[in-house]
Amino acid sequence: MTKRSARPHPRDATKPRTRIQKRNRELILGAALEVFSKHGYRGATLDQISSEAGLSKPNLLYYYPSKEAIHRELLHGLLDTWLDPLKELDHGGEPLDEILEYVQRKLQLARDYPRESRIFANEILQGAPTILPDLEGDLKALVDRTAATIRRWIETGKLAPVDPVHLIFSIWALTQHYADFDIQVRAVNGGVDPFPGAEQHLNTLFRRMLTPDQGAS
Amino acid sequence: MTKRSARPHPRDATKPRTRIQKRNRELILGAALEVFSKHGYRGATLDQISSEAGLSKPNLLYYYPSKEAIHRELLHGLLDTWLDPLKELDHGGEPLDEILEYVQRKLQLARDYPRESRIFANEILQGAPTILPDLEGDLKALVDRTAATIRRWIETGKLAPVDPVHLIFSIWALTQHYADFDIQVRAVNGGVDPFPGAEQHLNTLFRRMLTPDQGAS
DNA sequence: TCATGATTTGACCAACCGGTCAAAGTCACG
DNA sequence: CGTGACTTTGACCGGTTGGTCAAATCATGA
Repeated sequence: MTKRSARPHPRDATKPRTRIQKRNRELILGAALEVFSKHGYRGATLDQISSEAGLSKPNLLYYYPSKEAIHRELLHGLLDTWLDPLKELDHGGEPLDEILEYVQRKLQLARDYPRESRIFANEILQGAPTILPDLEGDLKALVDRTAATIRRWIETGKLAPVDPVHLIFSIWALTQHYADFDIQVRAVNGGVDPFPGAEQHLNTLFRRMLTPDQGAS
Repeated sequence: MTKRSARPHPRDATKPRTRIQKRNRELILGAALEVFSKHGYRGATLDQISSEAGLSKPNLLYYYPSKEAIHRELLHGLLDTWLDPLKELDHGGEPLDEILEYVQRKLQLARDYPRESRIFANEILQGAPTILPDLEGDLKALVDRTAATIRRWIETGKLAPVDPVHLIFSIWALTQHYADFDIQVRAVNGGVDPFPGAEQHLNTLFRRMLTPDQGAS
């Protein structure tokens, strides 16, 4: 009848209690970001992550119950960061400017956080085994909301008619391409940093696509 | 001094000698395509591939010396298929039509061969460990050639001015997105097949982007 | 039919990998 | 300074995986 007591992991999987827990969890997630982004989920090993974090392997498993748990928490944190630029879109702003600014925000995210982008890409490529529910839930809701706004913008004639959902896909595809396929892009680009060119290219691309015809009544 | 003889693999890694070799190599590559595309290189196992191919594991390794060798040969075969649409571009044709047709060919490839696309995406994501030389060689050469033609088209005023290389990146990004991120696309799209919409969307997108201004002198 | 090379496989192995455990060390606070 | 909870780790384990090997089977043509 003594307490089953002292499960190997800190009291709860939820919020960190002590200073040490906070520090080490951050250390682990940082290391996991590096290793998962470089080798993918399957290619990454707990030894690599623990070594990168400066902790022992059993110590990792003291803070997280399994490799999968680390991956899951990392991914959920990422999703928020990744959706932020779309949430910041001002539904009452000037249509063309709002979209062009969104494109630039997303491109900067791809440039500044390529590891996050690659982990996300890897997850989707594998069929989104851990975040499919979030895609079908939060993400779809956010896209539906944004699409409705874009549709309204088109109706008022401030934007050329395009399929709003495919427009959003296009923005994602074009911006993430520079992060996820970085090696290919640089190989073809002769090793030159593609981002300055991309910034200007995407700006003119979307401006031409979305500027309504002048001749309309 | 007897011959070192009877290395476990068929005479050469080059061309198949017998009917059986041809059949089994194709069987293996087909199975590898299925398994690698579903689980990635690291996540795929020889057992899965051999089972999918209907052969025993040692039999696999009779035809290919290692897992990596299978992957390498598969990847090289894919690259050709993948570059074909760009090679078919008629440098003497009508600029806008040629590019729009190229977009459609690439999109159909993404729809009809998503497994090939995903294997390719996975390879690039991991830093192109096996085909980087091909990217820097054949692919870059092909892109440079195409970019030169596009530049000429722009100079003759048949195409709006855009950066040719980034234009090619855009085509790749937009078309492959529908294959590689299929799950995400469908999740957001409410499970609806996105390809019909994509076909029309990309057509209007590139037409608007590339049609030269009418008012030009 | 028989010999020879091509093909196939069951048994096996060493390395790796995710995860466990008991014991030892450390921290904070009364 | 003691004590109970928190943290850390060396040693270990069972399952998986890429790959090997010797022996068996098959195909072919002289």
